Amino acid sequence: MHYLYIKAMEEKVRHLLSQKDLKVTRVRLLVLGLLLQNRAAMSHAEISSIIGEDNIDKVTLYRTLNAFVEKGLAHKVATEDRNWLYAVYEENHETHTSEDHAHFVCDECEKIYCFPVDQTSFEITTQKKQGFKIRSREVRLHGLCPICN
Amino acid sequence: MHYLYIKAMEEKVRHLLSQKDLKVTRVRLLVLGLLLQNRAAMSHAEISSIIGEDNIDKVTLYRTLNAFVEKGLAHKVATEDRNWLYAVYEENHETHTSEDHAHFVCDECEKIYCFPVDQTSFEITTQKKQGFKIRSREVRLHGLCPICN
DNA sequence: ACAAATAATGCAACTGAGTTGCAATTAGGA
DNA sequence: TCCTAATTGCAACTCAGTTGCATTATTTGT
Ligand SMILES: [Mn+2]
Ligand SMILES: [Mn+2]
Ligand SMILES: [Zn+2]
Ligand SMILES: [Zn+2]
Repeated sequence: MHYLYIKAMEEKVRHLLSQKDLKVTRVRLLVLGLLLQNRAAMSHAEISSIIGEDNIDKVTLYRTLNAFVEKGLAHKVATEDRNWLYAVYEENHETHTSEDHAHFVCDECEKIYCFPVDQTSFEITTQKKQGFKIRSREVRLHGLCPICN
Repeated sequence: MHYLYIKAMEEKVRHLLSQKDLKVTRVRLLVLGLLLQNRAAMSHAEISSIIGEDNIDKVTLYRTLNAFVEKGLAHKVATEDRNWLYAVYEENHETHTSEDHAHFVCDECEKIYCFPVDQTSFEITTQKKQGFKIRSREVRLHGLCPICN
């Protein structure tokens, strides 16, 4: 399993959890560690199969992921085929911590990556339309990820 | 019910259906007529409740909507809460016929509207990132719709 | 206008991701 | 170490969406 890896970053994960008032548990260490080491966002099914269905109850995993989202440790992205993918907010990833990011969807492997985006330059591209008041923008980029490219 | 309205645009709907090799049936006339008169995209539940659950079987409605999508008469948008909304491709709506459009999500009523977008000016805002090859962009705008504004 | 061929419909049964309730276990502070 | 509240795991449940199939409606050719 991933105990070796998790051992190495365990301190960091422990810190992230306590920082958000989440008790440090076996399940949370496993899941957050896994999310941190994965660059692409992950689904419940994916996480479940990697960690092993015998090692985490499915309900606990749902609740764990929700807890991460509620505490602002992670966020979830709804895919086109209505799956949920989870990604941690983490500065090491070339991702983000803020809301100002786009999602990159690989046409080949269908993985989703978080992506920073220049919000201000984006604003000018979408002008107001009659009656509609635009408050914020959300971008989804499609193409090929580094692995499939 | 909507028979009055549908009677008026019935010819148009019939034409759209046959054009796409779809047989003209009571259910399809009702559903396509309703989609055409609604500016915002609609969910299965919404359509079902407007037309009346006694008037259309839920399975038939699922199959009807799928048929519209497969034949290119309509497209579906997955919402953030993982519902599917359906909207016809229709030039009367200030919407679109092509793929070059954004979706506007009202923060207040949560309705989704199709929206044309200037694709070329958008391209310059998102520059390539190391390894990622961007092929297309998808925009989601959040704000207030004309009704809620 | 009629009949045959083919597609659409409606119903019942099923599927499976996600939820709820609750009792047993565990983390963390006193 | 002990206490309390949070977390976990299991079983039961929910409900949107699917599947199979017998019935019905549409289209096309005569
Ligand atoms: Mn993201
Ligand atoms: Mn649209
Ligand atoms: Zn890829
Ligand atoms: Zn609105």
